[in-house]
Amino acid sequence: MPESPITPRSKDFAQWYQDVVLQGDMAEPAEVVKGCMVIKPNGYAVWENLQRELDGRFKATGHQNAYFPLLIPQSFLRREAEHVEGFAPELAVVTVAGGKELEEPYVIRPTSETIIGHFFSKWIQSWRDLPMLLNQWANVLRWELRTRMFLRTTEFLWQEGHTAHSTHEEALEEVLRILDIYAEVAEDVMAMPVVKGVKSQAEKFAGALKSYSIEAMMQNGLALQAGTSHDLGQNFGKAFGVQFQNKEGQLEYVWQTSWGVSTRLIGGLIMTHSDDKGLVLPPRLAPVKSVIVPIYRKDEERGAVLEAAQRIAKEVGAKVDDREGQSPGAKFFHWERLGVPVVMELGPRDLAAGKVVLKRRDTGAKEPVSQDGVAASVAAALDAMQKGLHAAARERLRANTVLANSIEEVESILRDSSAERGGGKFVMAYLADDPACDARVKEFKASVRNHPLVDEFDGPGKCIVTGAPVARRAVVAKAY
RNA sequence: CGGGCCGUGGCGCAGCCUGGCUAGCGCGCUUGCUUGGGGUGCAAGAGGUCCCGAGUUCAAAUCUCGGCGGCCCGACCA
Repeated sequence: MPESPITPRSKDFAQWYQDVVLQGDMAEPAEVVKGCMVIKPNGYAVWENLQRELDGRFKATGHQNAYFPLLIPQSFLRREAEHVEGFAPELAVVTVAGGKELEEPYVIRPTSETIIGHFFSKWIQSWRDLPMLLNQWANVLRWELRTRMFLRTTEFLWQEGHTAHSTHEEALEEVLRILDIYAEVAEDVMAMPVVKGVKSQAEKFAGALKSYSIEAMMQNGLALQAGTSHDLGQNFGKAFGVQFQNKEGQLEYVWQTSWGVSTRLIGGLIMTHSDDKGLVLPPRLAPVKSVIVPIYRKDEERGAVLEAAQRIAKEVGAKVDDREGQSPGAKFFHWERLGVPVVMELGPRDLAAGKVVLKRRDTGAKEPVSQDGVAASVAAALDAMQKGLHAAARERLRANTVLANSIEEVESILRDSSAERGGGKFVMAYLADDPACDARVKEFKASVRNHPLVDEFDGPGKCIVTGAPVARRAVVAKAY
């Protein structure tokens, strides 16, 4: 990949990304298992914070968590024709268990629509059973040809929501409600701007009527699908015989949805904010929000400084880096690499002045603040950083989106990879949802990411559009 | 699965072409002293199936063949 003109990286972006993941102590390749990775405590803590944000929103909208088996009878996948066709190439299949060849192999779930469809058929009889709103936090496995840490690993962690409704309208409401939740978490929590939209027919989930996605732009201008929400129609309802008796006593098939986000979000987070010095974590997701590095020379200084550091740390909820035998400089670099939003310096000079020096990870700006009210200063800095990261990322998205008036102009822009034209850009144009369009941009290794539901430059709004008209705005970009 | 690069203490690498000393270096780690406002310095130390297998040879990290694994670029995909 040629170095993108819109990123200041000195190194190749892929290499840079790898370095940040490793140096930020987020994860490492599993080595012993092809295409898998080990998520280390730093990375997992970010995932836990994301889980908490998402799960709270799911609960608040009436969803309940449940758990379904890892192994799925192979025949289940065959029940939905498009679904099996879409997933067959990347399935891992268990054929031997207990030392014997199995009569019917199991597949390790690549996603759980089929087994959940099976149970929906047992659990749903009446309109009174609907809507059924379930979510599962789980691992899934897809034998991808090419893997990249966090962005595409063979095994990954995710949440998958599965719901059943009595009408298509209600199902579609659910699909868009979830898409809004995803966008809200991406924007407000991750500080990662996204474009909400409907996928083209060529790009939709195998077995869905329509798929909706949030698409983010990484620092090199490549798109990243950060979450999907699917309108499954009655496809799985019919495949698994999920029927209910309506108020009129008629048997009907349910309308289903499914939706998910994965540990891929962490990859997106890194590629959105981090810099050459290492990880940059938005305050709302940072496991450690602030650290105090005490500075002292003599023993009597040491006592006074540490005492003050502990006091301030308690007040602001910071961590004190009181490791002996490490110079302050080494500690600054350490926390910088790990992406801690605010690092405070506290030495004899500050002590004498009643101050403490605050340093923000994103801007690198140092500011001495009074020890009285330091909690408020830190909170303000964290808040400013959260907003600053979001604003910077949103501006990058805006600045690197170009408009085109026709598919021909889209092609012309993609052909020209200069910074002003197609180099690391989102290209917006009115396009028909036609596989021919997908095929044409694919010539340039780009794809129709989605057809936006709201005007990207109006900021995050609620999804209001249902159904795709013949020609509508589309985002075309190269993607991970 | 195609093309390219690679596999040597925890990490990053040199050595391989042209086979031969006790397999080196940097970082990290341990111990002690020192230092401390952006990667202190010194000293001593621990740590190795040179990816695996077969072959050639008196002798293989090095040469040959086969495998496995990783990264980057493609195709596939969250």
